Amino acid sequence: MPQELSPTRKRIVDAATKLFYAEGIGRVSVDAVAEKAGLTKRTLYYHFKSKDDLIAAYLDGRDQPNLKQMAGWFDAAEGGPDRKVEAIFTNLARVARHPKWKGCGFLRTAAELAAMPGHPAMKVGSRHKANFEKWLAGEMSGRSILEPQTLAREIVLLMDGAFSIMLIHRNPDYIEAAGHAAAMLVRARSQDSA
Amino acid sequence: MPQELSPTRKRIVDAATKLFYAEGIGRVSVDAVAEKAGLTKRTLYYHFKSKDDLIAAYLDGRDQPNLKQMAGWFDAAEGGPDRKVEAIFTNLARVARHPKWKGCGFLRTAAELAAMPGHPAMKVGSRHKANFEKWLAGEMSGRSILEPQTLAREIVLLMDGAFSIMLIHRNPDYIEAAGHAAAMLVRARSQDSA
DNA sequence: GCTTGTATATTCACTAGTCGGTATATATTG
DNA sequence: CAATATATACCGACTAGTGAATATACAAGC
Repeated sequence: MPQELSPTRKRIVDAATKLFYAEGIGRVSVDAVAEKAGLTKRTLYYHFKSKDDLIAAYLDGRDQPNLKQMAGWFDAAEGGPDRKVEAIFTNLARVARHPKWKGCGFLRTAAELAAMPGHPAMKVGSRHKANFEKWLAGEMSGRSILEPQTLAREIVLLMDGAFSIMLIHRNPDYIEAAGHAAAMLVRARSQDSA
Repeated sequence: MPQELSPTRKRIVDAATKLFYAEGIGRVSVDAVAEKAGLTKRTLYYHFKSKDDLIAAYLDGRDQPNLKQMAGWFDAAEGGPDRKVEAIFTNLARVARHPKWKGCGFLRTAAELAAMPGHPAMKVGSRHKANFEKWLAGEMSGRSILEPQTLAREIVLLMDGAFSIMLIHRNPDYIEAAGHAAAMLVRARSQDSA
């Protein structure tokens, strides 16, 4: 599904990514994206048939890097699966302290497009979140954990809750609290603990 | 903090509430709110000094009704605190099935205003979420539960995660899953269960 | 090695409409 | 008269998207 990226197309998506994430898709004009990419709006419309398509391309471009980031934190952490899961949250809390952090681009886009459930970007976002949940369930099921799918879904709920609440309170403690709760749920389903 | 509501002011806020929740604050023009309220834009600007203020008034008007809704579901449920907490989620899953349901207005507004942390509506939203967490902690601490504040925060995380994920997948199962996880966390901290 | 043809890629200038906000005038009411 | 509340009409800036011309690259024909 990820389109082939001509150099120009990549420049446009890169510019859109910076602006859409920083300001929100609704507050960024196509003109602004074109200017940031260093080309005219007409050229942008040669490569994308509409702003909606550009939004979808923006999210599509974040799918794999995002998953790799999470998997990297998970893999790098020492200890059992509870510690590895908690490490994801700890790292999220760290990056969330940066002033440029503005939450999860997928969730914020979904919030802006809530009235348009069939929007192409919504499908991309839904697939991304499903991919993450699936990856997490796979990691859990490889580590002697009961009900790995249920657990993965609960961890996803805590993580997306942390993203959302952090946006409203701007307090990383919520991400840490989510991490502790997630680790607790992992331990509750670890067969070794019985 | 809730402003006195003249009849005209109330009509404006009612119209804004319907439109902002249905479409998102960024996609609704002040003209549209005025038309829905049955008056001119100039009159609207007589009662509100800016659109930003109107957005804040919209959220402020949802604070108490929202809390009462949650408390009503909690109080009406039979059984222990785990069942009462889970009842909130069950009721949320029910209303979320309605096609007009578009998630949590506070979270969606926060997502749209992520680049403006000092926006007046952000403060209203933050206070609302804090009120809910505080109420929940109070209910928990009155029922022989360990670490009621921590538990309340975890439940809030699961609930806001459910709101967000539901918007992206449009699948109420996530809300039910969050409810089960919340009930499990309540039981894990119930002193009676020891 | 030229020239011509063709597809790709880009630009300028523009449309028709919307945005938040306001200047000014006028009712209504005590 | 004075305060409150409403309406008409408008502003400059910005919006997504497009028409028409043009530049660039590269291949085929001679």
